[in-house]
Amino acid sequence: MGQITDGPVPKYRQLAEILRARIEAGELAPGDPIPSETALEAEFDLARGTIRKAIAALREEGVIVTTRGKGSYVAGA
Amino acid sequence: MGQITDGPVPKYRQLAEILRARIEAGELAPGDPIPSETALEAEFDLARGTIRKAIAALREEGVIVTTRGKGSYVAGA
DNA sequence: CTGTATTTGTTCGTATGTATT
DNA sequence: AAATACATACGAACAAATACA
Repeated sequence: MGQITDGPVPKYRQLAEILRARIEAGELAPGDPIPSETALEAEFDLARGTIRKAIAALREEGVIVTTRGKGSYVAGA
Repeated sequence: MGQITDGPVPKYRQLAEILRARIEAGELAPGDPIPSETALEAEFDLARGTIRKAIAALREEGVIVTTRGKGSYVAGA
C-alpha cells in the first residue's frame, strides 16, 4: 500500500510516480481532485514538505493544476 | 556582482560578507527583511545549509534577528 | 453575513547521509 | 581527521485563499 521505501530513490520521487500512475491508470480522471496534502501525509506517512515536492514535480510536468485554498486537480478537464 | 567563488574562503563566509556589505551600505535598513533562505538559494545558487550558516554568523554578530515562520530582519529597528 | 475550518503557500529549525577537500 | 557543501527529510510557525456551517 503506502509503498514508499527507504533507499536510493528519494521519497518525493517515489510519491510523484505513484500519483502519476494513478492518473495514467484512470483512477484519477481529468478534473478530479488529488487528495489533499494532509490526506497524503496520512496515507503515505510522509512530511508535508515531501508531499509538496512530489506535487510540485507533477505540476511542472503539467499533469496537475493547483489552486491555493482549494487543492490540486488532474489537468485536462 | 557579489559572486560566490570557489576557493580558499568558504562560501558561507563569502555570503555573510556580501550580506553584511549590503546592510552597511544601507541597501538593507534596520527593520528591513533579509531575503528568505529560498530566495538566497536561488540568487547565489547555494545549498540551504550554506545559506543558514552565513545567516547564523550574522545573527551571532547581532547584525540580524531571525523569527521562525517569518524571516530574518536587519537589527536595530 | 460572520465566523470557523480546510487547504495551499511560505518561512525558519533540525537532523542525517554523502561526497569532496 | 576535520571542515565544507549538497540533498533529502521531518517539524513547526505563520500567512492567505477558499469553503462551509
